[in-house]
Amino acid sequence: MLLTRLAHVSQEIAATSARSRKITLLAELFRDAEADDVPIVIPYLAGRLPQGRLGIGWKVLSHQVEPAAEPTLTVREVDARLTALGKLSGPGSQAERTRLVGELMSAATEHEQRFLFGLITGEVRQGALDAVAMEGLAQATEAPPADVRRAVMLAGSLQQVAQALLTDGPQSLARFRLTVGRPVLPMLAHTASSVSEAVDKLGACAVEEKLDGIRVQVHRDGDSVRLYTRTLDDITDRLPEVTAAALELRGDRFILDGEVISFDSEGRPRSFQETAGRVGSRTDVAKAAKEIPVSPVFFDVLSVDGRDLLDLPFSERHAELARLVPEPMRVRRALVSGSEDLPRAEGFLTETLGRGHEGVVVKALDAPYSAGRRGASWLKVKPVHTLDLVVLAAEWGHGRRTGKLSNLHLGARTADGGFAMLGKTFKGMTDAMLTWQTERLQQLAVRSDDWVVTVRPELVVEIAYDGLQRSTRYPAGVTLRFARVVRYREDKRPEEADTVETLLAAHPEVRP
DNA sequence: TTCCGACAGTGGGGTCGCAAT
DNA sequence: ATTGCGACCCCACTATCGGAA
Repeated sequence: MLLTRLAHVSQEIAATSARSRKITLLAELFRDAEADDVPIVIPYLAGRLPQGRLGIGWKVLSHQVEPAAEPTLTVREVDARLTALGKLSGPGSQAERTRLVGELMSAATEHEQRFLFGLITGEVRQGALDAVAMEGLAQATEAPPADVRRAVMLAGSLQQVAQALLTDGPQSLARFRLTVGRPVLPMLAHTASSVSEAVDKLGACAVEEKLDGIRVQVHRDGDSVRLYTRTLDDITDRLPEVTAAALELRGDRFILDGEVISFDSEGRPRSFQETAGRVGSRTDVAKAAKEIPVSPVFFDVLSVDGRDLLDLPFSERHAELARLVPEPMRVRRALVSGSEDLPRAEGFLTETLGRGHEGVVVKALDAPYSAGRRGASWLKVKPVHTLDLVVLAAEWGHGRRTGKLSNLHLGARTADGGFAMLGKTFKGMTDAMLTWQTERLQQLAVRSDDWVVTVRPELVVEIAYDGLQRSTRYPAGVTLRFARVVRYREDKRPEEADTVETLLAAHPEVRP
């Protein structure tokens, strides 16, 4: 199949807002794909490369190349070139990569270049990714969408399921069963603003501590243990102590879901930055493990001794978990019968925060494990802080925010009467706010280029955030975690904004 | 008819590893 | 030795579509 066909379909998908129409367009294309094209066409139209990331980003792609006049590239040829390019390493590889990208781009028409650019940077912006492609695949093969979805979650990959479906038909879906050693997309949580809101929604529930570490899925089959992240990357080699812990459990075959986190000598959780740095270390694992040892803490079990537990209610899965995993390696929890039991839930949150953890996750006791979904039966609750900060500058947005000032630079007052930038945010604004701030900030502009508009520091904005973290980038030595706009405070003057001093005082555990 | 679940989009900061400088 | 880039951890929030209630 020619690449130009994909580029055109992608453009057509982007041009329609109706999801049903996007699905139909995808289905038509998938039906026409030859067997050998399937493993390429499906991920491409889901906005991803089959080989994952290539080590090519916006920088390399921004070198403009004269486009070809006629579309001649086939998807298989593109795939072969990208595969070769992704394998490069060592001295000179960056230059060679850039050269090969240029060669590929010069064989592509302007239209194809745009499609390839989006594909390689992971920003196709066609309003359809995995979930919509999955629906298109179901329509193309006349398989029940729910069955396709389940197979994809269990395979951890749309591509494998697509290949099976298009070659062997809907009955091939039965092949995709929960298997020890093959990672499953993990269940995710929604956010609730308070414990009472969460308990009201869920009724009988477990309130569990939320640890600020790295999600891990542990597979053990006899002596073999594999560890996977939330996106199913294999991190077994980086965490030998987690493997050792899994081998000590009194079970032979299982899949566990939990969090990896580092505790200090007093048993307090280390900061997310420290845990994440440790989990990210690959070059000298032994040294890293000695300096910052991590522990797994589990909260769910998906499989035991060949039994698939996904569809069991959480209460029964937890009973299995308790049989397999001793207490200190399990997340702390409180059982709550419902709204009348709220004080217990709130007390548990207070205790958990006191132990230095992030918050809690409230889980319905009767819910199955919804792999790959942000199920409404898990609700996380974290304390939210707010500050009144001053807008120092704003950056022009992209995509649907083109032409709008979007990303705000936020400053807190300093002792000398100036402002120290604490970070940026683009979150929390409605379209109306974007329109308003674009107008207002341009009135306050003192300097402006293609990227950023610097303004007089006069506009006060209320910012919600999850906490402070250390920063080498910003002048105060700290930055806000997950900052988002709550509202503009036109009733406040910049002299009334919060100071760096009060911010640091509010978070004594974080030192610049 | 209204409500709500699921998706996609829009990017944030930090850290590590690797290649280039 | 330092710098820049890309990958991958963590993530909040809004708009929109379309099925559920």
